[in-house]
Amino acid sequence: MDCAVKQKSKKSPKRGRIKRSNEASPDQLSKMRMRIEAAIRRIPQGKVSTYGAIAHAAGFPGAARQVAKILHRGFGLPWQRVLGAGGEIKLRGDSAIEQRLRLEGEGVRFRGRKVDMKQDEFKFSGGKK
DNA sequence: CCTATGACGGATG
DNA sequence: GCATCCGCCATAG
Repeated sequence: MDCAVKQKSKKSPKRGRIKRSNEASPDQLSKMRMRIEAAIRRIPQGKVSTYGAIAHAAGFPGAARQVAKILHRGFGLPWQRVLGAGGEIKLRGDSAIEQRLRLEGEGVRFRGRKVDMKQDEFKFSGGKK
């Protein structure tokens, strides 16, 4: 989904969201990052989760993109346990293979090119606080 | 303030 | 299953 590229042909450039200069202090922004990171770290070994699930569990429904960004940037996070919707890997060639091998090493079962979510999808207890 | 972009998700054909 | 499009949100320029 090269959404970005396709979105170029977006017919409605209207964004019902103005006023972005009123951003809060830096500590407030890092709040989201820490929340998401905490959720990711909650994932036990041998289990996986999706961007949307993590974002929702962190308290940011629809912020799946931010989860991905943080995952790519933040080190020390079990990025390999984070998959896309349906348990599909949304990574590039090398990383995708690396992630798959790593997950398999943790005991995650793969079904074709996707993960067996029915068995290895981790459910956040309580999700939000 | 606007435009472009990204390890996304979901709907539609 | 693949191709397109729309929606959502944050960051960078």
